[in-house]
Amino acid sequence: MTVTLKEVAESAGVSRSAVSRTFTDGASVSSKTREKVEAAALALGYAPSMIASSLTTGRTKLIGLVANNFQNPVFLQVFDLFTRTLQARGYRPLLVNLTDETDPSYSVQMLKQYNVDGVIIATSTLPPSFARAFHQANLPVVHAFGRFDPVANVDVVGIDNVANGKLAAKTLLARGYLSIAVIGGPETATSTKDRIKGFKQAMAQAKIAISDISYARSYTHTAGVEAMRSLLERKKIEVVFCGDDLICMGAMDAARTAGLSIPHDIGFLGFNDMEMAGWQAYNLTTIHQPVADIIQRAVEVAICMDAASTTPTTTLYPCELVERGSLRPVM
Amino acid sequence: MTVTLKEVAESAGVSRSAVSRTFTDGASVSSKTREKVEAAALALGYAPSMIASSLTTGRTKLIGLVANNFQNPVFLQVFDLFTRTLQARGYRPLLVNLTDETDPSYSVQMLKQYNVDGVIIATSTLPPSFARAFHQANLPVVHAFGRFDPVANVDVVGIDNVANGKLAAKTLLARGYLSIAVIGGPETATSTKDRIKGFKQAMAQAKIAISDISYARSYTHTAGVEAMRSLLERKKIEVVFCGDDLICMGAMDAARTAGLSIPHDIGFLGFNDMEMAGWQAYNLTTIHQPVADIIQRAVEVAICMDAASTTPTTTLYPCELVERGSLRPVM
DNA sequence: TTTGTATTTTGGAACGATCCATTTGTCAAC
DNA sequence: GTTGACAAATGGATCGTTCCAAAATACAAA
Repeated sequence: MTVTLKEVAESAGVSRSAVSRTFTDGASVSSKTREKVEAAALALGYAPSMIASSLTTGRTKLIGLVANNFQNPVFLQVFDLFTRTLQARGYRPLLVNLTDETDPSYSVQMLKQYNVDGVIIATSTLPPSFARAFHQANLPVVHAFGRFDPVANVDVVGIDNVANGKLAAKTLLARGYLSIAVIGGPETATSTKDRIKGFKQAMAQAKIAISDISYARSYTHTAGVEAMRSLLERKKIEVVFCGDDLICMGAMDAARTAGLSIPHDIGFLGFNDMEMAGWQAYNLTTIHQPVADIIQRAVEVAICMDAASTTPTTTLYPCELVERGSLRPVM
Repeated sequence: MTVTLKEVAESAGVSRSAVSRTFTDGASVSSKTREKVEAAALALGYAPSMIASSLTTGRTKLIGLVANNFQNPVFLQVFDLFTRTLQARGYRPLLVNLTDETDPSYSVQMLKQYNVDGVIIATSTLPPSFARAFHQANLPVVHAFGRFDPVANVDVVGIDNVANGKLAAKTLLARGYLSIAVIGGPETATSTKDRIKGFKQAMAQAKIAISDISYARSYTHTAGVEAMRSLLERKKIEVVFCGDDLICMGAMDAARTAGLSIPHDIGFLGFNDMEMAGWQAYNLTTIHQPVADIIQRAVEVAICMDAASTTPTTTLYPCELVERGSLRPVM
């Protein structure tokens, strides 16, 4: 059924090794045998088996891509970029959906069974300890969109969430807002904690109290609607900083349903700068997260981590404000 | 570094085969040896190598998941469901992003090299001939969201796009719309062709001319905006049927920017019923595509296709109208 | 005890590649 | 024609499993 190297060798009248070498670049083969082999391979429709080769080489060119957020459209872009970047370098992603049902430790074992060359964890909602589990199983691991943790001993690529929380606060203060609310992402996410931490710090420095802090149940539009409805019942607010664009859009829709106009009656500041933030229906001013840079770097780190890596690196990319129409102008 | 079956066997004082059998369910092992083996495996931290095992069994429990649309948020849900469904059955998806740069035939060869147990093509924008290439390479293939083709000889799971084009037309006619425009998805997609074909048929039967037919460049919001702007310059229209929700949202935003209110000045009918269609900002009446059913079935077919399958099956699921607020009421 | 049947166990031979120590081939210089 | 140096080709061993034919064991019936 499937054509093997041995058959090609026989057909070309050379040894198995000769065939093997023609297909591994950098190996030395005379042009005469190379021609013979290539002709035979083409005729038989031969393609070297990655499975068999990885048994001896120890490399599979597979990268485990672990994610747990398949609701937030940002992640579609994330998957797009990850697959493209990996493919461009000759690697393929083995996608793992970390649902609530599946035991996280199971995914470690599973990826080990497939002998993946590395693991990329793409989520901001998992603690550093999760990445550590892969590290302990001797799997090279990068935590993209993660939080630096001195204990976890794991490579991290992402953004400085504390600094960006500050940026959010400064943005609102510069526009003269005084009654300011925050709707964070899920409370357990490290990114939420850090962003709010930075936000609080900058507000404290400006000596302005935060009117209200609440958290969305999940990174979804619905959760944003719910959080905003509840907020509107509690307080009258001038502006809301949301921990994520998607949540922010839900909040905006809830505000409009309540008859408020944006940015006249109430302002909104998002986070991430997903594509939809630019749509006319929202036209959301938000903080841009350099997703492409993060992914580029995460793949690079994941691929280049050969043996037991030395000291793990943490790469943080700067974010910047993308000004659209959901905030009043700077005073 | 990695613990092998041989080491477990030695440690447990049994043969290699005994260990192998303990880890393959359905194999007969005495409870005494099973205990010994399991204890030794646990102590050594052994996990059977999928790579090595697949070399002899010929099965990898890998399924190639090929997609080419990483812009449309519908596909995030698609990936979510595919990964969940596959994982629940003990399979893992090897994700392939079919970009314009990559040669399609290359992906066939690549998936063959990894010896995947099957391939699922998840896209409506590729011709049946693409699926055929996998079939010819002896890879079991299912085309999800595809079009039935007697020549391609490939399993298809999806919807009847012609019938749903008719449903769209009837929906608009029932509401008394007379000047009706269509903005299709990319013109080359089989789904676009079929939907428009059905739409035309139903309109012809009702003896009402279609005012305008145009096509969006891609399945994106931007393409919808562009198509709608161009349409507004050309004609005055009562209602627009869009070949996809995302395109429709772009069209709606363009209409609103032009000062039109929905559904008072202009109506919109979408296709797919993606989550965003239910958001307040759009509140889009649309035709629901049973994505979950399609995926469930596609996985089932992909997994159960053992040898050279008999006659390929085509499974089509019915769609239904989801009434929201972007059309005037039925007359 | 012997025989028969059913259940376990066993080690050697795959599976399809690469690695490596040897052998073979090529070509220039003496 | 011999030698040396280097490039290329060779086949056996190996990677970590499963498969398979044969051997061993268990246990009930004669």
